[in-house]
Amino acid sequence: MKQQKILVVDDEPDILELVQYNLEKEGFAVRTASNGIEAIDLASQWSPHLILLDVMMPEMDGMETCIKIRENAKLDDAVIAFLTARSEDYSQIAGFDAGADDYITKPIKPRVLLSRIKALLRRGTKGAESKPVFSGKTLTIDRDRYVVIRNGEEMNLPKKEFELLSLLVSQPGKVFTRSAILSEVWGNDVVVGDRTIDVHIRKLREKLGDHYFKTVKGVGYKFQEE
Amino acid sequence: MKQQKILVVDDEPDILELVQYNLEKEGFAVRTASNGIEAIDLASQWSPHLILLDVMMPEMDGMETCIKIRENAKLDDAVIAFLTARSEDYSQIAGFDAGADDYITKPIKPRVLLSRIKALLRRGTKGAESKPVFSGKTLTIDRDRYVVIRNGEEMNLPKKEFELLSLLVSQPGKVFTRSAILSEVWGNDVVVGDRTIDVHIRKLREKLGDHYFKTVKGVGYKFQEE
DNA sequence: GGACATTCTTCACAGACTCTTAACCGGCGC
DNA sequence: GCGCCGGTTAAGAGTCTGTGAAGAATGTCC
Repeated sequence: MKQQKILVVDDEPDILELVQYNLEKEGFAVRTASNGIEAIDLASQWSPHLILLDVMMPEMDGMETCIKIRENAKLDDAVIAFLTARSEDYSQIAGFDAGADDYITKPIKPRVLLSRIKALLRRGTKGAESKPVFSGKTLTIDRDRYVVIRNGEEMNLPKKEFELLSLLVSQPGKVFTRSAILSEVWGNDVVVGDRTIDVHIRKLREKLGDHYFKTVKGVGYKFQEE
Repeated sequence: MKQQKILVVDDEPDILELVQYNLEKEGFAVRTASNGIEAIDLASQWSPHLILLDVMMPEMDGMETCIKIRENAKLDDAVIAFLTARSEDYSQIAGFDAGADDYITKPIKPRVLLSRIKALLRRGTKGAESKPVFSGKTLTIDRDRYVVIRNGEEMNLPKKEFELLSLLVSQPGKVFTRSAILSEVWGNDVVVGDRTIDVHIRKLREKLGDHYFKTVKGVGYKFQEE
């Protein structure tokens, strides 16, 4: 499965380190920012699944940052959770108003943090379940059931092949560069050799038919029906 | 933004009303039909963006209706989603086969319905809308799909030729100096001989027609239509 | 826990295509 | 005629992808 990306924003390095350590140990991809401006920047580039946002920060506080992030349509799917010092009740309300999905109180207990985060991400992906299916004339991808249907016939593909196919089919005709494919299917932090993509493409060609996949030399691959 | 049109087809008035109410509340234009024949009629006149189709209907069932709708070229862009009672798995497969883009299980939960519908419509327009495209009277460059379309006919070009053409077409009539071309297409660090550009221009002239490219001696090249 | 099956990645090499080069040609203005 | 400039051509260099096989990683079943 693709690694979940979490952006942690706080002005105290100690907290960043603590949180980062605990999350990475659990297999999340973690990046950090120490103020709101950095956060917005990084968020819009990196598209994290979840953003942990300290409320109290210099420069631009969490609330404001949150609103700015919510204005970015690209980050619509991101889950935002506030980190607040205990008992600042008012901020919770304002936080939800600003578009946050949860608040987590300091001091941070790793166990609690993790379970909250996992719950949030589960909820987040459930909401995004809204795109279970890509469909073309002869090929249909059912992400819910994780099967590919070609001419009414179901077939199962290994994970990587499925994800790769899924990506290409999501925008038929569009050329995906190798680096785009890598970051979407493998994630930004995984490093794999150049030929790896080719090999998976070959498998797909073998199983589904050569004609679906067009190579654009020096650029990437695209899916085309017929 | 232009209002999105949704056609809802079901034989139960209750459902029609429920769905219509919820969709209109969100700003969609909604029409309803209570059987397949009405649906096809209305669809071909009204050209909705999305069609919600109950699978189980008297007269003509959803599957059949879907196929008929898909036969209508005018409705090619319409997104079709089935409404199915839970657990009719087989119908999902048949549904995709018939040309459906998604299925939504009953009982209908307004929140879920809305998010699914929005996702579907986003997808529907995304495919058509994303146009990093330069276009002239007879020539169109589609950077996304990495193809050149001349008089409706698609053609593939090698990378350098494509990039060069792309640059010239981006500002028709403007003369690009050789050094400008080099730095845009080749990048500043690459050093290539003088004749290289000529050769690529020549290839383009060969493939697309001499008249598109005008040489301005001592200065550079420009693209001109006819 | 071990044996087996599947999936994923790497590697080396071949082949195809693309890009660049260099040599030569022709037009034009002086 | 001479120099400057771009056009043309073909050949060689270079780049990129396809492929088969093998090894690593992961998962599955007793």
